[in-house]
Amino acid sequence: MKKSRSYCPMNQALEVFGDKWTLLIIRDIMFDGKRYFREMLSSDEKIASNILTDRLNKLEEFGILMKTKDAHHKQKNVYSLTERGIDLMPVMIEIANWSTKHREVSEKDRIHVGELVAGGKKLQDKMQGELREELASVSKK
Amino acid sequence: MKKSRSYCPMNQALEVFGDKWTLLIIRDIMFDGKRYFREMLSSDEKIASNILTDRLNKLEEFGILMKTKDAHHKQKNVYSLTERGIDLMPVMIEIANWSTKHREVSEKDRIHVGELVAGGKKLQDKMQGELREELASVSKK
DNA sequence: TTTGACTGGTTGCAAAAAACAACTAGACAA
DNA sequence: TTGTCTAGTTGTTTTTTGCAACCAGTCAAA
Repeated sequence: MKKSRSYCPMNQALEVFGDKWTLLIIRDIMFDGKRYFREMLSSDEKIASNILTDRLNKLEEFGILMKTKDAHHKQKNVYSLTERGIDLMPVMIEIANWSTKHREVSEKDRIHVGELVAGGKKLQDKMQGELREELASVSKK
Repeated sequence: MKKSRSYCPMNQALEVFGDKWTLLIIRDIMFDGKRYFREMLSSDEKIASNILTDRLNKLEEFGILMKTKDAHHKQKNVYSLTERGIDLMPVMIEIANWSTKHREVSEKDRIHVGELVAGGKKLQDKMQGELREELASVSKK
């Protein structure tokens, strides 16, 4: 593993997701229910397949997601968030909330984020719970 | 201004701070009291001066910080967070909190983040209030 | 009034990362 | 066995980053 620039928490986080794509991939899995390579490839931002491959591998190395084989289609991989990834939800929501206040976002997303924030800790716990259940079900192969 | 890849809140945020340096600069101003170019240049992560120049300019364009002349030293610029930048504090704290749980961080920073999280909304409001006061004092030139 | 350190940068070049398009081998369903 | 879908790979171009040297204006002290 490469040596860190510093052991400041902010820098440690940026070494994981300090780029233009990583958090979009996590968003796809966390909020948009995407689980397969091709699904993520076809998001609005049009990530290139080599970049997607690279980031999925790095996220797996960092322990943020795990890759398992699909039960029904041998070639298909299922990407699931680990506990470490699920724990990024508060970060994701705060970022989204800031953007709806200070950046230009689509009306659909503004509403979506509004509901998420309005739902508070209770809704967040529920969503994290669902992701944890999913994680448990892929973990026990 | 360049056209956005998408109007998803996450993407809109990443177009502002989706890189390895921007949030470190904001950290320096928000939590470490740095206000001058040379101070930021000498942070632990050793940012290059051309990158720092570039990011400070972009952050000013995005309305996240403002540049004013120092009252006592004509050549010195004072960089202050605007409301939009101060509003990033919850994002910064959530990221730092995640890092202390899941990444290797220095003991000093672990304690610092612990206090910040323990202080809750009350402490955060106080810190944001102080930054707002500072903003007001540089705004009325 | 000259010296030397400090100010916010700029410039030029090399290296790394990202973007883009074309391509591939294995799996599956009809 | 044909065509489509799967997760990628490969090669090339473009963009971004990293690094070191440099610069002119400012200021304080001698």
